[in-house]
Amino acid sequence: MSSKPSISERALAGLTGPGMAEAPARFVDEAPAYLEGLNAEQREAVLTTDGPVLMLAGAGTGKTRALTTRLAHLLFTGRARPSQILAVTFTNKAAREMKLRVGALIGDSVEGMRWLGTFHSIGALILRRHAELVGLKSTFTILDADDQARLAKQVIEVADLDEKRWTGRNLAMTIDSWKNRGLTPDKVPASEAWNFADGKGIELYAAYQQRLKMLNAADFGDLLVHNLTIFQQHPDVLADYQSRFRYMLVDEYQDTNVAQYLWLRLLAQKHKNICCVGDDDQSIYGWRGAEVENILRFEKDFPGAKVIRLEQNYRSTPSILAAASGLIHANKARLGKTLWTEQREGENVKIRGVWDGEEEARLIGDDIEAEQHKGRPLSDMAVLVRASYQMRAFEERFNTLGVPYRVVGGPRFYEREETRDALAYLKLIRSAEDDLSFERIVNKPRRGLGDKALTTLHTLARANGVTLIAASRLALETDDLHASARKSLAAFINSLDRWSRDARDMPPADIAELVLEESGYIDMWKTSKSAQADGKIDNLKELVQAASEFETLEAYLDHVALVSELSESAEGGQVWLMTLHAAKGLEFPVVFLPGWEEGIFPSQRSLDEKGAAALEEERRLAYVGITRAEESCRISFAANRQIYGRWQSAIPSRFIDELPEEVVDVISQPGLYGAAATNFAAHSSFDGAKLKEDAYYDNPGWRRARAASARPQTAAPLIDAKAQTVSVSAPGKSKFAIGARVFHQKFGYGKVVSAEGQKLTVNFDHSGPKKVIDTFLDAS
DNA sequence: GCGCAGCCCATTTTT
DNA sequence: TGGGCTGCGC
Repeated sequence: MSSKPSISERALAGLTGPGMAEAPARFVDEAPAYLEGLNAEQREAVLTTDGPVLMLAGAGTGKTRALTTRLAHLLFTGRARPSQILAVTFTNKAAREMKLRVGALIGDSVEGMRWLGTFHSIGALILRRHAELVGLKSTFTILDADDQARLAKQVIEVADLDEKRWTGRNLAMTIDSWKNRGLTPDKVPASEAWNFADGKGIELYAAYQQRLKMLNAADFGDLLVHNLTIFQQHPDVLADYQSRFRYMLVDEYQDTNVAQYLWLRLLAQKHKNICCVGDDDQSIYGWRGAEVENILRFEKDFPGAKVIRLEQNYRSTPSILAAASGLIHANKARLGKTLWTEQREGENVKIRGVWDGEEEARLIGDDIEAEQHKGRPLSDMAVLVRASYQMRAFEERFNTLGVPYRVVGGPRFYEREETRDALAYLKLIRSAEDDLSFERIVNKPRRGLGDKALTTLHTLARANGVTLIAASRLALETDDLHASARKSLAAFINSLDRWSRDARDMPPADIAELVLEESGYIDMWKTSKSAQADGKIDNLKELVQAASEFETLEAYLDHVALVSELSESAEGGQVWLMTLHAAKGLEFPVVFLPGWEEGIFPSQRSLDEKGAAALEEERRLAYVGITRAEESCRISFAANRQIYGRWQSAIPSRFIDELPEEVVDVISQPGLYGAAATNFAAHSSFDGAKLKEDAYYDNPGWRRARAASARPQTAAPLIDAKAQTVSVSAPGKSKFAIGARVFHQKFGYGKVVSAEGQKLTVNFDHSGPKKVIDTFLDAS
């Protein structure tokens, strides 16, 4: 990240100078240095500053570069001051990277970009300034998913519902989905009350919001929904922000939900300089409320919008791009892009069918070792799975091989039990209103204050309309509690008071350490026989360490509320293992994509729940997977697999069949397909059930696999055919008319019989009708 | 109030 | 198959 001094100097000069509304002349006459190395579309994306812009950035097309340069350009040319730009991302990581890279261009003045951050962090910032408008105090706490579920559970308890049938987590999810759509309880359509608890859904939602208000708390969804309420009810506040944000930039626009969309629309109304960056083909969070629709109808929402497509890919080989493009072409709901690359060489995408999941893990392990022996660093390779339960097989294999690996995702640092406990102590010290935190740690470590004592306190609190801490003080004056419990509670409350006092003039790390020691919390784990205890103690130390980077306890806790990751220790020398979702935005030279079987990927459960739309989303997920690969992409499927301890057989994923044959090598295992039926019967745990051979073979994936094993593996690489890459998508028109004679590198001469966009069916003289993509053909 | 045995269930999860 | 929760027995 080296910044070019000359540019930084210019930036600072420009930024500090008065009257910076006009662009300095030198930028008009000659292209500024920061545009160097950008391709034509990236440049356009940078220079089209005014009016709505949709930057459709395909995978690996240098999106971040275009986007950060655009920000720098706005600042350099004096179009906006750092504080007049709103730049939103979804993840803290993306925000951090953007800030870093803009900083490299413009220097220290990036610190003035106060409105660069995640939707939630900016929402929180705005909400703190106007909290009283929605009945909160500016010191409100932010609840995470776990708190949310616990609060929802309490609401269900109070409503006296069957808690087995209606869980807190379910209610929290229902409420979340309403919030994702920007709906406050009064706006939820009455018919949707039935989404939960036999018509009580909306009531419960309202009760939940009421509880939040009492706790002076907001959940993640509220950070945006409260913003919307404020904007709608207080036009003066909205107008203020509308004027302030002269330019807006939104990353990963395809992942926005309705609430975020409304928020953006409201804020963009005045200047209308909104630039949304995204890729409809990489929208994979529909199940969390993301609406691909938002990006698909951008041009309607913002009339006069300019759409700029970044299509030159700098990441992958032609075959990988062709495979990904061919696959995604099967989707209907998309804007359509044509990715291409200047790269010419590259191996085909490899597809391997194996007997079972164990073998799959073994072969991938072997491949990884082979690559390693060729000198490839382990961290250049990644195994990407659909769901985390698929990871275990690989972890086991890597462990036996002694291959170091690293799992991304999983329980996040700030969501772990011990971290949350420790934070609950700190939150309670900061704010005595935090009943959820009180409940969490009042008996951790054990203080003899269990369910019974807690119920007593709850009753007292409710009767007097006070917090649990206040109720505790009352209880100490009465004999509602057993003498032993009372004694213990008194000591606990005493400690809390003392820590609160100490907290006033101690740095956060010292308070954290003190509290963890004095409360006996650390000791609880030190004396624990649990196998995880050591890890937990380490985590607690890390937490104290993390706190030392903050000046105040408030600053630290606010940071923690919105950030789930501790800054990652970048260790090389490990294979990556993660879900496809977690891999979005990353890239690796070698990518393994196991488990491409019907039912697993696409996931049967998704399909059952949401049907065709889900299938498209699964396909986008597959697209994301393939496009992570720079040099080598290896897909595999297993005929049999143990899932939840039960053997199941599966047919290859339909996605395999959607990959263009030209760029794919199928590595079949001798005997697997030919003898499949008999083998299957012999090994099957199905009690001798005879397989219907026809049904077994009659699916495209197996047909292809079998065809491939029959065909000699000459593997004549189709470098010329795929050289200029590649595929094609949505309603484009083919350059070949129906009936035209064409030539294909692999299949020879033929005649076009039908066309669907750029996907043609060609009747080849020698091999009969096949579906091929326009770009693989030459006129004959 | 605590601990353990048996039971149930099982995606993806930016904040 | 294994992790998390509940309910029972102490």
